[in-house]
Amino acid sequence: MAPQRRRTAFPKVVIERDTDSEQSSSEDEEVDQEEGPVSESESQEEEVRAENGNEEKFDARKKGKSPITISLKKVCKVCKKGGHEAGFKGATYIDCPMKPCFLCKMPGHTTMTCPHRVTTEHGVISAPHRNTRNPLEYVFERQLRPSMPLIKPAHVVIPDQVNCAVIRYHSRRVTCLEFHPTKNNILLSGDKKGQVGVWDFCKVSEKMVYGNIHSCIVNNMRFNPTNDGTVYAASSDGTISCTDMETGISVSLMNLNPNGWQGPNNWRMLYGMDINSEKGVVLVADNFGFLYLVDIRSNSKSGDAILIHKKGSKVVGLHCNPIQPELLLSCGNDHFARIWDMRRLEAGYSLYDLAHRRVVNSAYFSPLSGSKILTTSQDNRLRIWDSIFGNLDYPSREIVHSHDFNRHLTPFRAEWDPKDPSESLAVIGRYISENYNGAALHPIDFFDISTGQLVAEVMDPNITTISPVNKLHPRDDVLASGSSRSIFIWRPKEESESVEQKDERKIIVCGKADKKQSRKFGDDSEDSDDDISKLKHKNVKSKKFAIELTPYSRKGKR
DNA sequence: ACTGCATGCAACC
DNA sequence: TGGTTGCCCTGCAG
Repeated sequence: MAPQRRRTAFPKVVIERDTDSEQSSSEDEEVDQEEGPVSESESQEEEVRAENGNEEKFDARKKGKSPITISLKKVCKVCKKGGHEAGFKGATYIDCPMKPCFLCKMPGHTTMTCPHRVTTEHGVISAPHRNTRNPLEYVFERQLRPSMPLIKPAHVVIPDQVNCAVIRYHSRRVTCLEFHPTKNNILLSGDKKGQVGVWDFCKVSEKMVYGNIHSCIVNNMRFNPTNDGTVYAASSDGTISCTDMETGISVSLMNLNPNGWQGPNNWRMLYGMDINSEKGVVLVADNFGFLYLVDIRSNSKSGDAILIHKKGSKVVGLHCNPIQPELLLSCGNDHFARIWDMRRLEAGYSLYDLAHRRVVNSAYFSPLSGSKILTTSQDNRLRIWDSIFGNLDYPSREIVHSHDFNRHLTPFRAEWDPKDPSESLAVIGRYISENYNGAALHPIDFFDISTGQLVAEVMDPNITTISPVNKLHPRDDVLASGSSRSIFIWRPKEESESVEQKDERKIIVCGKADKKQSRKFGDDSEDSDDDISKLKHKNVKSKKFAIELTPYSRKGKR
Protein backbone atom coordinates (compact mmCIF):
# COMPACT_ATOMS: atom_id res chain seq x y z
CA MET A 1 0.00 0.00 0.00
CA ALA A 2 1.40 3.43 -0.89
CA PRO A 3 2.11 5.51 2.22
CA GLN A 4 1.31 8.75 0.35
CA ARG A 5 -2.23 7.76 -0.30
CA ARG A 6 -2.77 6.68 3.25
CA ARG A 7 -1.51 9.94 4.69
CA THR A 8 -4.32 11.85 3.11
CA ALA A 9 -6.92 9.24 4.00
CA PHE A 10 -6.22 8.79 7.68
CA PRO A 11 -8.06 10.74 10.36
CA LYS A 12 -6.68 11.87 13.67
CA VAL A 13 -5.68 9.20 16.15
CA VAL A 14 -6.54 9.55 19.81
CA ILE A 15 -4.81 7.28 22.26
CA GLU A 16 -6.46 6.52 25.56
CA ARG A 17 -4.39 5.27 28.44
CA ASP A 18 -5.07 3.80 31.82
CA THR A 19 -3.25 6.63 33.56
CA ASP A 20 -1.52 9.73 32.25
CA SER A 21 1.75 8.69 33.79
CA GLU A 22 2.00 5.48 31.76
CA GLN A 23 4.91 5.35 29.39
CA SER A 24 5.00 4.11 25.86
CA SER A 25 6.74 0.93 26.99
CA SER A 26 3.38 -0.44 28.04
CA GLU A 27 1.86 0.03 24.63
CA ASP A 28 2.19 -3.56 23.54
CA GLU A 29 -0.82 -4.39 25.64
CA GLU A 30 -4.18 -5.29 24.21
CA VAL A 31 -5.62 -2.63 22.01
CA ASP A 32 -9.29 -1.88 21.99
CA GLN A 33 -10.26 -0.78 18.53
CA GLU A 34 -13.58 0.77 19.21
CA GLU A 35 -13.95 2.52 15.90
CA GLY A 36 -14.18 -0.64 13.91
CA PRO A 37 -11.80 -3.25 12.65
CA VAL A 38 -8.28 -2.08 11.92
CA SER A 39 -5.61 -4.56 11.02
CA GLU A 40 -2.75 -5.02 13.43
CA SER A 41 -0.11 -3.55 11.16
CA GLU A 42 -2.22 -0.51 10.47
CA SER A 43 -2.91 0.21 14.10
CA GLN A 44 0.74 -0.12 14.93
CA GLU A 45 1.57 2.34 12.22
CA GLU A 46 -0.91 4.77 13.66
CA GLU A 47 0.60 4.53 17.09
CA VAL A 48 4.00 5.38 15.70
CA ARG A 49 2.63 8.41 13.93
CA ALA A 50 0.83 9.58 16.99
CA GLU A 51 3.98 9.31 19.04
CA ASN A 52 5.97 11.26 16.50
CA GLY A 53 3.67 14.18 17.06
CA ASN A 54 2.53 14.29 13.45
CA GLU A 55 -1.14 14.25 14.32
CA GLU A 56 -1.80 17.59 12.62
CA LYS A 57 -0.97 16.04 9.28
CA PHE A 58 -3.96 13.75 9.69
CA ASP A 59 -6.31 16.28 11.19
CA ALA A 60 -9.69 14.70 11.04
CA ARG A 61 -11.69 17.86 10.72
CA LYS A 62 -9.89 18.90 7.52
CA LYS A 63 -10.67 15.55 5.94
CA GLY A 64 -14.19 15.41 7.34
CA LYS A 65 -13.50 12.27 9.37
CA SER A 66 -14.01 11.53 13.04
CA PRO A 67 -10.84 10.69 14.98
CA ILE A 68 -9.88 7.09 15.59
CA THR A 69 -9.65 6.29 19.26
CA ILE A 70 -7.18 3.65 20.26
CA SER A 71 -7.57 2.66 23.85
CA LEU A 72 -4.56 1.35 25.68
CA LYS A 73 -6.54 0.94 28.85
CA LYS A 74 -6.45 -2.56 30.28
CA VAL A 75 -9.52 -4.45 29.22
CA CYS A 76 -11.10 -7.67 30.39
CA LYS A 77 -10.18 -10.49 28.01
CA VAL A 78 -13.64 -11.95 28.44
CA CYS A 79 -16.01 -9.04 27.89
CA LYS A 80 -13.46 -6.60 26.34
CA LYS A 81 -14.58 -3.86 28.68
CA GLY A 82 -12.42 -1.81 30.97
CA GLY A 83 -12.43 -1.38 34.72
CA HIS A 84 -11.71 -4.99 35.56
CA GLU A 85 -9.73 -7.96 34.32
CA ALA A 86 -10.59 -11.64 34.26
CA GLY A 87 -7.94 -14.29 34.59
CA PHE A 88 -5.58 -15.88 37.02
CA LYS A 89 -4.22 -13.85 39.89
CA GLY A 90 -1.67 -16.32 41.09
CA ALA A 91 -3.51 -19.60 41.35
CA THR A 92 -6.90 -18.01 41.83
CA TYR A 93 -9.06 -17.28 38.85
CA ILE A 94 -10.92 -13.99 38.92
CA ASP A 95 -14.16 -14.12 36.97
CA CYS A 96 -15.43 -11.44 34.68
CA PRO A 97 -18.23 -9.77 36.66
CA MET A 98 -20.10 -8.98 33.46
CA LYS A 99 -20.75 -12.64 32.79
CA PRO A 100 -23.07 -15.00 34.63
CA CYS A 101 -21.45 -17.11 37.33
CA PHE A 102 -19.14 -19.65 35.71
CA LEU A 103 -20.27 -22.28 38.19
CA CYS A 104 -24.04 -22.04 38.51
CA LYS A 105 -24.65 -19.94 35.37
CA MET A 106 -26.83 -17.45 37.23
CA PRO A 107 -26.23 -13.70 36.79
CA GLY A 108 -25.50 -11.28 39.58
CA HIS A 109 -22.44 -12.87 41.14
CA THR A 110 -19.18 -14.58 40.22
CA THR A 111 -17.81 -18.00 41.01
CA MET A 112 -15.99 -16.56 43.98
CA THR A 113 -19.20 -15.60 45.73
CA CYS A 114 -21.45 -18.25 44.25
CA PRO A 115 -23.76 -19.63 46.93
CA HIS A 116 -23.19 -23.09 45.53
CA ARG A 117 -19.54 -22.81 46.29
CA VAL A 118 -19.73 -22.02 49.97
CA THR A 119 -22.21 -24.69 51.00
CA THR A 120 -20.90 -28.07 52.00
CA GLU A 121 -23.54 -29.58 49.81
CA HIS A 122 -21.79 -27.82 46.96
CA GLY A 123 -25.09 -26.61 45.63
CA VAL A 124 -27.97 -28.99 45.90
CA ILE A 125 -31.15 -27.74 44.43
CA SER A 126 -34.33 -29.45 45.38
CA ALA A 127 -36.00 -30.14 42.15
CA PRO A 128 -39.44 -28.63 41.77
CA HIS A 129 -42.25 -30.91 42.82
CA ARG A 130 -45.43 -29.54 41.45
CA ASN A 131 -47.76 -30.64 44.21
CA THR A 132 -46.83 -34.20 43.47
CA ARG A 133 -45.85 -35.06 47.02
CA ASN A 134 -48.11 -37.38 48.86
CA PRO A 135 -48.46 -37.33 52.68
CA LEU A 136 -46.18 -40.31 52.99
CA GLU A 137 -43.43 -38.42 51.30
CA TYR A 138 -43.81 -35.50 53.66
CA VAL A 139 -43.60 -37.81 56.66
CA PHE A 140 -40.50 -39.35 55.20
CA GLU A 141 -38.81 -36.04 54.52
CA ARG A 142 -39.70 -34.48 57.86
CA GLN A 143 -39.37 -37.36 60.28
CA LEU A 144 -37.37 -40.14 58.78
CA ARG A 145 -34.85 -38.44 56.53
CA PRO A 146 -33.10 -36.40 59.26
CA SER A 147 -32.41 -39.53 61.30
CA MET A 148 -30.96 -41.41 58.37
CA PRO A 149 -27.19 -41.51 58.09
CA LEU A 150 -26.04 -39.48 55.13
CA ILE A 151 -23.89 -42.22 53.73
CA LYS A 152 -22.75 -45.45 55.26
CA PRO A 153 -19.19 -44.66 56.30
CA ALA A 154 -18.08 -48.26 55.99
CA HIS A 155 -18.77 -48.14 52.30
CA VAL A 156 -16.91 -44.98 51.61
CA VAL A 157 -13.31 -45.71 50.87
CA ILE A 158 -11.92 -42.97 48.74
CA PRO A 159 -8.96 -43.73 46.49
CA ASP A 160 -7.28 -40.46 47.20
CA GLN A 161 -3.64 -40.95 46.36
CA VAL A 162 -1.88 -41.46 43.08
CA ASN A 163 -0.47 -44.97 43.19
CA CYS A 164 0.90 -45.21 39.70
CA ALA A 165 0.60 -43.48 36.38
CA VAL A 166 1.61 -43.43 32.78
CA ILE A 167 2.46 -39.92 31.73
CA ARG A 168 1.80 -39.16 28.08
CA TYR A 169 0.73 -42.72 27.51
CA HIS A 170 -1.47 -41.64 24.64
CA SER A 171 -0.49 -39.33 21.85
CA ARG A 172 -3.79 -37.48 22.12
CA ARG A 173 -6.12 -36.89 25.04
CA VAL A 174 -7.81 -39.81 26.76
CA THR A 175 -11.51 -40.10 25.93
CA CYS A 176 -12.66 -43.23 27.75
CA LEU A 177 -11.55 -45.79 30.30
CA GLU A 178 -12.75 -49.28 31.05
CA PHE A 179 -11.65 -51.82 33.66
CA HIS A 180 -11.35 -55.43 32.62
CA PRO A 181 -14.37 -57.31 33.95
CA THR A 182 -12.35 -60.14 35.51
CA LYS A 183 -8.65 -59.30 35.45
CA ASN A 184 -8.32 -56.84 38.30
CA ASN A 185 -5.31 -54.90 37.08
CA ILE A 186 -6.10 -54.41 33.45
CA LEU A 187 -7.26 -51.00 32.33
CA LEU A 188 -8.32 -50.09 28.83
CA SER A 189 -8.12 -46.58 27.54
CA GLY A 190 -9.24 -44.97 24.32
CA ASP A 191 -8.02 -41.69 22.90
CA LYS A 192 -8.95 -38.94 20.50
CA LYS A 193 -6.74 -40.35 17.81
CA GLY A 194 -8.51 -43.71 17.82
CA GLN A 195 -5.88 -45.67 19.68
CA VAL A 196 -6.65 -48.15 22.41
CA GLY A 197 -4.31 -48.75 25.31
CA VAL A 198 -4.13 -51.89 27.42
CA TRP A 199 -2.26 -51.43 30.69
CA ASP A 200 -1.52 -53.69 33.61
CA PHE A 201 -1.26 -51.11 36.35
CA CYS A 202 0.25 -53.55 38.82
CA LYS A 203 3.10 -54.43 36.53
CA VAL A 204 3.09 -50.82 35.37
CA SER A 205 5.47 -51.23 32.46
CA GLU A 206 3.27 -53.87 30.83
CA LYS A 207 1.42 -51.61 28.52
CA MET A 208 0.42 -51.67 24.92
CA VAL A 209 -1.17 -49.22 22.55
CA TYR A 210 -3.07 -50.51 19.57
CA GLY A 211 -3.01 -47.91 16.88
CA ASN A 212 -4.84 -49.46 13.98
CA ILE A 213 -8.27 -50.07 15.46
CA HIS A 214 -9.85 -46.69 14.78
CA SER A 215 -8.89 -43.61 12.85
CA CYS A 216 -10.43 -41.07 15.21
CA ILE A 217 -12.02 -40.59 18.63
CA VAL A 218 -12.85 -43.73 20.59
CA ASN A 219 -16.05 -42.68 22.30
CA ASN A 220 -17.07 -45.73 24.28
CA MET A 221 -15.73 -49.20 25.04
CA ARG A 222 -17.49 -52.26 26.45
CA PHE A 223 -16.22 -55.74 27.13
CA ASN A 224 -17.96 -58.64 25.52
CA PRO A 225 -20.10 -60.12 28.32
CA THR A 226 -19.75 -63.62 26.93
CA ASN A 227 -16.04 -63.44 26.21
CA ASP A 228 -14.01 -61.03 28.27
CA GLY A 229 -11.04 -61.44 25.98
CA THR A 230 -12.68 -59.20 23.44
CA VAL A 231 -13.81 -55.61 23.66
CA TYR A 232 -16.15 -53.49 21.57
CA ALA A 233 -15.47 -49.87 20.79
CA ALA A 234 -17.53 -47.16 19.10
CA SER A 235 -15.66 -44.45 17.28
CA SER A 236 -16.19 -41.19 15.46
CA ASP A 237 -14.79 -42.91 12.39
CA GLY A 238 -18.25 -44.47 12.13
CA THR A 239 -17.26 -48.03 12.95
CA ILE A 240 -17.69 -50.44 15.81
CA SER A 241 -14.67 -52.59 16.41
CA CYS A 242 -14.39 -55.88 18.19
CA THR A 243 -10.82 -56.38 19.34
CA ASP A 244 -9.01 -59.38 20.74
CA MET A 245 -7.16 -58.12 23.78
CA GLU A 246 -4.20 -60.43 23.45
CA THR A 247 -3.43 -60.01 19.80
CA GLY A 248 -4.87 -56.61 19.11
CA ILE A 249 -6.52 -58.01 16.02
CA SER A 250 -9.84 -56.37 15.46
CA VAL A 251 -12.80 -56.81 13.21
CA SER A 252 -15.20 -54.09 12.20
CA LEU A 253 -18.82 -54.88 12.96
CA MET A 254 -20.32 -51.94 11.21
CA ASN A 255 -19.13 -49.08 9.07
CA LEU A 256 -21.40 -46.10 8.59
CA ASN A 257 -19.04 -44.46 6.11
CA PRO A 258 -18.39 -47.19 3.54
CA ASN A 259 -17.74 -44.63 0.83
CA GLY A 260 -15.25 -42.63 2.80
CA TRP A 261 -15.26 -38.90 3.29
CA GLN A 262 -18.22 -37.28 1.56
CA GLY A 263 -18.12 -34.01 3.44
CA PRO A 264 -18.96 -33.16 7.04
CA ASN A 265 -22.70 -33.34 6.44
CA ASN A 266 -22.45 -36.97 5.46
CA TRP A 267 -19.78 -38.27 7.78
CA ARG A 268 -21.38 -40.38 10.47
CA MET A 269 -19.84 -40.81 13.87
CA LEU A 270 -20.67 -43.37 16.53
CA TYR A 271 -20.91 -42.17 20.11
CA GLY A 272 -23.13 -43.96 22.62
CA MET A 273 -22.66 -47.69 22.95
CA ASP A 274 -23.73 -50.48 25.28
CA ILE A 275 -24.29 -54.19 25.18
CA ASN A 276 -27.50 -55.97 26.01
CA SER A 277 -26.33 -59.46 26.81
CA GLU A 278 -29.85 -60.83 27.28
CA LYS A 279 -30.70 -59.98 23.75
CA GLY A 280 -27.20 -60.52 22.44
CA VAL A 281 -26.94 -57.13 20.78
CA VAL A 282 -24.53 -54.25 20.70
CA LEU A 283 -26.38 -50.96 20.71
CA VAL A 284 -24.74 -47.93 19.15
CA ALA A 285 -25.95 -44.48 18.31
CA ASP A 286 -24.67 -41.89 15.88
CA ASN A 287 -24.40 -38.13 15.55
CA PHE A 288 -27.64 -37.84 13.57
CA GLY A 289 -29.94 -39.17 16.28
CA PHE A 290 -30.11 -42.79 15.19
CA LEU A 291 -29.76 -46.05 17.08
CA TYR A 292 -28.37 -49.21 15.52
CA LEU A 293 -28.53 -52.76 16.81
CA VAL A 294 -25.82 -55.23 15.94
CA ASP A 295 -26.27 -58.92 16.62
CA ILE A 296 -23.28 -60.25 18.57
CA ARG A 297 -23.45 -63.79 17.21
CA SER A 298 -23.71 -62.96 13.56
CA ASN A 299 -21.82 -59.67 13.79
CA SER A 300 -24.41 -58.12 11.55
CA LYS A 301 -26.74 -55.19 11.78
CA SER A 302 -30.24 -56.21 12.76
CA GLY A 303 -33.10 -54.07 11.54
CA ASP A 304 -33.11 -50.45 10.46
CA ALA A 305 -31.68 -47.47 12.25
CA ILE A 306 -34.15 -45.96 14.70
CA LEU A 307 -34.43 -42.25 15.36
CA ILE A 308 -34.23 -41.97 19.15
CA HIS A 309 -33.21 -38.33 19.53
CA LYS A 310 -33.85 -35.15 17.60
CA LYS A 311 -32.93 -35.66 14.00
CA GLY A 312 -29.42 -34.45 13.33
CA SER A 313 -28.42 -34.39 16.98
CA LYS A 314 -25.71 -36.45 18.54
CA VAL A 315 -26.60 -39.36 20.80
CA VAL A 316 -23.67 -39.49 23.20
CA GLY A 317 -24.76 -42.10 25.70
CA LEU A 318 -26.56 -45.42 25.84
CA HIS A 319 -27.05 -47.57 28.92
CA CYS A 320 -28.90 -50.84 29.34
CA ASN A 321 -30.57 -51.35 32.69
CA PRO A 322 -28.52 -53.86 34.71
CA ILE A 323 -31.62 -55.54 36.15
CA GLN A 324 -34.35 -55.02 33.59
CA PRO A 325 -33.00 -55.90 30.18
CA GLU A 326 -36.01 -54.31 28.51
CA LEU A 327 -35.04 -50.84 29.66
CA LEU A 328 -32.65 -48.63 27.74
CA LEU A 329 -31.47 -45.16 28.64
CA SER A 330 -30.15 -42.75 26.04
CA CYS A 331 -28.95 -39.19 26.16
CA GLY A 332 -27.74 -36.62 23.72
CA ASN A 333 -27.36 -33.15 22.37
CA ASP A 334 -31.07 -32.47 22.11
CA HIS A 335 -30.98 -31.78 25.87
CA PHE A 336 -32.85 -34.98 26.72
CA ALA A 337 -32.20 -38.28 28.38
CA ARG A 338 -34.79 -40.82 27.30
CA ILE A 339 -35.95 -44.13 28.70
CA TRP A 340 -36.93 -46.76 26.16
CA ASP A 341 -38.58 -50.14 26.14
CA MET A 342 -36.45 -52.47 24.06
CA ARG A 343 -39.59 -54.18 22.84
CA ARG A 344 -40.77 -51.02 21.22
CA LEU A 345 -37.87 -49.10 19.84
CA GLU A 346 -39.58 -46.67 17.54
CA ALA A 347 -39.17 -42.98 16.88
CA GLY A 348 -41.38 -41.03 19.25
CA TYR A 349 -42.19 -43.95 21.53
CA SER A 350 -39.84 -43.39 24.44
CA LEU A 351 -41.29 -44.23 27.85
CA TYR A 352 -40.00 -41.00 29.38
CA ASP A 353 -38.12 -37.94 28.25
CA LEU A 354 -35.99 -36.42 30.97
CA ALA A 355 -35.52 -32.75 30.15
CA HIS A 356 -32.27 -30.88 30.75
CA ARG A 357 -31.27 -27.30 30.09
CA ARG A 358 -28.21 -28.21 28.06
CA VAL A 359 -26.55 -31.13 26.34
CA VAL A 360 -26.58 -34.33 28.40
CA ASN A 361 -23.09 -35.82 28.48
CA SER A 362 -24.08 -39.03 30.19
CA ALA A 363 -27.03 -40.84 31.69
CA TYR A 364 -26.64 -44.01 33.72
CA PHE A 365 -28.96 -46.31 35.61
CA SER A 366 -27.64 -47.14 39.06
CA PRO A 367 -25.32 -50.14 38.82
CA LEU A 368 -26.95 -52.58 41.24
CA SER A 369 -30.69 -52.05 41.39
CA GLY A 370 -30.96 -50.14 38.15
CA SER A 371 -33.67 -48.02 39.74
CA LYS A 372 -31.91 -44.66 39.97
CA ILE A 373 -30.70 -42.41 37.20
CA LEU A 374 -27.72 -40.10 37.28
CA THR A 375 -27.10 -37.62 34.48
CA THR A 376 -24.37 -35.10 33.72
CA SER A 377 -25.43 -32.04 31.78
CA GLN A 378 -23.47 -29.17 30.34
CA ASP A 379 -25.52 -26.73 32.39
CA ASN A 380 -23.16 -27.59 35.25
CA ARG A 381 -25.65 -29.76 37.07
CA LEU A 382 -25.77 -33.39 38.03
CA ARG A 383 -29.32 -34.68 38.13
CA ILE A 384 -30.57 -37.61 40.11
CA TRP A 385 -33.86 -39.42 39.77
CA ASP A 386 -34.25 -41.55 42.90
CA SER A 387 -36.59 -44.08 41.36
CA ILE A 388 -37.52 -44.86 37.82
CA PHE A 389 -40.79 -46.17 39.22
CA GLY A 390 -41.64 -42.84 40.80
CA ASN A 391 -42.46 -39.50 39.32
CA LEU A 392 -40.00 -38.77 36.58
CA ASP A 393 -41.32 -35.33 35.67
CA TYR A 394 -38.55 -33.68 37.62
CA PRO A 395 -35.28 -34.95 38.98
CA SER A 396 -35.17 -35.69 42.69
CA ARG A 397 -32.09 -33.50 43.03
CA GLU A 398 -29.84 -31.23 41.08
CA ILE A 399 -26.27 -30.76 42.19
CA VAL A 400 -24.45 -27.70 40.91
CA HIS A 401 -20.96 -28.73 39.93
CA SER A 402 -18.42 -27.31 37.50
CA HIS A 403 -18.10 -29.56 34.49
CA ASP A 404 -18.68 -27.29 31.48
CA PHE A 405 -18.20 -28.18 27.90
CA ASN A 406 -14.90 -27.14 26.42
CA ARG A 407 -13.50 -27.73 22.95
CA HIS A 408 -10.30 -29.22 24.29
CA LEU A 409 -11.78 -31.44 26.96
CA THR A 410 -13.38 -34.83 26.79
CA PRO A 411 -16.93 -34.28 28.07
CA PHE A 412 -17.26 -34.91 31.81
CA ARG A 413 -19.35 -37.87 32.91
CA ALA A 414 -20.42 -38.57 36.47
CA GLU A 415 -19.84 -42.27 37.14
CA TRP A 416 -21.41 -44.46 39.81
CA ASP A 417 -19.30 -46.38 42.26
CA PRO A 418 -20.25 -49.93 41.27
CA LYS A 419 -19.22 -51.19 44.73
CA ASP A 420 -21.44 -48.96 46.82
CA PRO A 421 -24.46 -51.00 47.94
CA SER A 422 -26.38 -47.84 48.80
CA GLU A 423 -25.93 -46.60 45.24
CA SER A 424 -25.11 -43.13 46.39
CA LEU A 425 -21.47 -42.54 45.61
CA ALA A 426 -20.47 -40.99 42.31
CA VAL A 427 -17.27 -39.57 40.92
CA ILE A 428 -16.74 -36.70 38.49
CA GLY A 429 -13.82 -34.46 37.59
CA ARG A 430 -14.05 -30.74 38.25
CA TYR A 431 -13.42 -28.08 35.63
CA ILE A 432 -12.75 -24.96 37.67
CA SER A 433 -9.60 -24.94 39.67
CA GLU A 434 -9.13 -24.22 43.31
CA ASN A 435 -6.14 -22.52 44.86
CA TYR A 436 -4.39 -25.23 46.83
CA ASN A 437 -1.43 -23.75 48.59
CA GLY A 438 -0.56 -21.63 45.62
CA ALA A 439 -1.24 -24.19 42.91
CA ALA A 440 -4.30 -24.12 40.71
CA LEU A 441 -5.53 -27.71 40.76
CA HIS A 442 -8.61 -29.38 39.36
CA PRO A 443 -9.83 -31.98 41.85
CA ILE A 444 -11.79 -35.12 41.17
CA ASP A 445 -14.98 -34.94 43.20
CA PHE A 446 -16.85 -37.70 45.02
CA PHE A 447 -20.49 -36.98 45.70
CA ASP A 448 -23.09 -38.60 47.85
CA ILE A 449 -25.76 -38.15 45.26
CA SER A 450 -28.52 -39.06 47.75
CA THR A 451 -27.86 -35.81 49.59
CA GLY A 452 -25.66 -33.77 47.29
CA GLN A 453 -22.86 -33.82 49.84
CA LEU A 454 -19.36 -33.47 48.47
CA VAL A 455 -17.76 -36.45 50.18
CA ALA A 456 -14.22 -35.97 48.97
CA GLU A 457 -12.15 -34.04 46.51
CA VAL A 458 -8.91 -35.62 45.49
CA MET A 459 -6.01 -34.03 43.72
CA ASP A 460 -2.27 -34.27 43.35
CA PRO A 461 0.03 -31.27 43.00
CA ASN A 462 1.67 -32.91 40.01
CA ILE A 463 -1.56 -33.12 38.10
CA THR A 464 -2.32 -29.62 36.94
CA THR A 465 -4.49 -30.67 34.03
CA ILE A 466 -8.21 -31.32 34.23
CA SER A 467 -9.35 -34.94 34.68
CA PRO A 468 -12.63 -35.31 32.82
CA VAL A 469 -12.47 -39.10 32.47
CA ASN A 470 -12.87 -41.13 35.63
CA LYS A 471 -13.81 -44.70 36.37
CA LEU A 472 -14.15 -46.57 39.66
CA HIS A 473 -13.02 -50.18 39.81
CA PRO A 474 -15.82 -52.77 39.91
CA ARG A 475 -14.28 -54.62 42.87
CA ASP A 476 -11.26 -52.83 44.31
CA ASP A 477 -10.87 -49.42 45.90
CA VAL A 478 -9.25 -48.05 42.81
CA LEU A 479 -9.95 -45.00 40.73
CA ALA A 480 -8.61 -44.62 37.22
CA SER A 481 -8.52 -41.14 35.80
CA GLY A 482 -7.61 -39.83 32.40
CA SER A 483 -6.16 -36.35 32.27
CA SER A 484 -4.96 -35.02 28.97
CA ARG A 485 -2.78 -37.79 27.52
CA SER A 486 -1.97 -39.39 30.86
CA ILE A 487 -3.60 -42.02 33.01
CA PHE A 488 -3.50 -42.14 36.79
CA ILE A 489 -4.38 -44.90 39.22
CA TRP A 490 -5.55 -43.75 42.63
CA ARG A 491 -5.74 -45.92 45.75
CA PRO A 492 -6.71 -45.15 49.34
CA LYS A 493 -3.96 -43.46 51.28
CA GLU A 494 -3.45 -46.23 53.84
CA GLU A 495 -3.15 -48.80 51.13
CA SER A 496 -0.81 -46.66 49.11
CA GLU A 497 1.49 -46.01 52.00
CA SER A 498 1.75 -49.55 53.25
CA VAL A 499 5.26 -50.93 52.91
CA GLU A 500 4.40 -53.55 50.35
CA GLN A 501 2.69 -51.06 48.15
CA LYS A 502 5.26 -48.33 48.36
CA ASP A 503 7.67 -49.96 45.97
CA GLU A 504 4.95 -50.22 43.42
CA ARG A 505 4.17 -46.54 43.27
CA LYS A 506 5.56 -46.02 39.85
CA ILE A 507 5.26 -43.31 37.32
CA ILE A 508 6.15 -44.09 33.77
CA VAL A 509 6.91 -41.19 31.51
CA CYS A 510 6.55 -41.82 27.83
CA GLY A 511 5.65 -40.07 24.63
CA LYS A 512 6.68 -36.66 23.41
CA ALA A 513 6.87 -34.03 26.09
CA ASP A 514 4.43 -31.22 26.44
CA LYS A 515 5.59 -28.31 28.52
CA LYS A 516 2.97 -28.49 31.22
CA GLN A 517 3.55 -32.01 32.31
CA SER A 518 7.25 -32.29 31.63
CA ARG A 519 7.85 -29.54 34.12
CA LYS A 520 6.18 -31.56 36.82
CA PHE A 521 7.32 -35.02 36.05
CA GLY A 522 10.77 -34.54 34.61
CA ASP A 523 11.44 -35.53 31.08
CA ASP A 524 14.88 -36.94 30.64
CA SER A 525 14.14 -40.23 29.01
CA GLU A 526 11.60 -42.26 27.17
CA ASP A 527 9.88 -44.86 29.32
CA SER A 528 12.03 -44.13 32.32
CA ASP A 529 10.62 -45.26 35.63
CA ASP A 530 10.48 -42.28 37.92
CA ASP A 531 9.59 -42.75 41.52
CA ILE A 532 6.80 -40.47 42.60
CA SER A 533 8.92 -39.14 45.47
CA LYS A 534 11.28 -37.49 43.01
CA LEU A 535 8.54 -35.37 41.61
CA LYS A 536 8.68 -31.69 42.18
CA HIS A 537 6.32 -28.83 41.82
CA LYS A 538 7.40 -25.27 42.15
CA ASN A 539 4.36 -24.25 44.15
CA VAL A 540 4.19 -27.19 46.48
CA LYS A 541 6.42 -27.40 49.48
CA SER A 542 5.79 -30.88 50.73
CA LYS A 543 4.55 -34.10 49.29
CA LYS A 544 2.32 -34.44 52.32
CA PHE A 545 0.07 -31.85 50.83
CA ALA A 546 -0.67 -34.02 47.86
CA ILE A 547 -4.15 -35.01 48.90
CA GLU A 548 -6.69 -33.03 50.75
CA LEU A 549 -9.77 -34.80 51.96
CA THR A 550 -13.18 -33.97 53.39
CA PRO A 551 -15.06 -30.87 52.40
CA TYR A 552 -15.88 -29.94 55.96
CA SER A 553 -12.55 -28.41 56.89
CA ARG A 554 -12.66 -26.29 53.80
CA LYS A 555 -15.93 -24.64 54.64
CA GLY A 556 -15.63 -20.91 54.41
CA LYS A 557 -12.47 -21.04 52.41
CA ARG A 558 -14.28 -21.71 49.22
C1' DA B 1 8.86 -17.42 27.46
C1' DC B 2 6.13 -15.74 24.48
C1' DT B 3 2.31 -15.89 20.60
C1' DG B 4 -0.50 -17.77 17.15
C1' DC B 5 -2.81 -21.39 14.97
C1' DA B 6 -5.61 -25.64 14.55
C1' DT B 7 -8.45 -28.32 16.77
C1' DG B 8 -13.72 -29.31 16.97
C1' DC B 9 -18.11 -28.36 18.91
C1' DA B 10 -22.07 -26.17 21.36
C1' DA B 11 -24.30 -21.88 21.66
C1' DC B 12 -25.77 -17.87 19.87
C1' DC B 13 -26.75 -14.70 16.63
C1' DT C 1 -30.02 -22.39 8.31
C1' DG C 2 -24.93 -20.78 8.33
C1' DG C 3 -21.45 -18.13 10.27
C1' DT C 4 -19.09 -16.70 14.24
C1' DT C 5 -17.43 -17.09 18.80
C1' DG C 6 -15.32 -18.96 22.75
C1' DC C 7 -14.14 -17.86 30.96
C1' DC C 8 -10.12 -21.79 34.37
C1' DC C 9 -9.12 -25.68 28.10
C1' DT C 10 -4.86 -28.71 24.38
C1' DG C 11 -0.75 -29.32 21.75
C1' DC C 12 2.48 -27.73 18.69
C1' DA C 13 5.33 -24.66 15.90
C1' DG C 14 7.71 -20.51 15.20
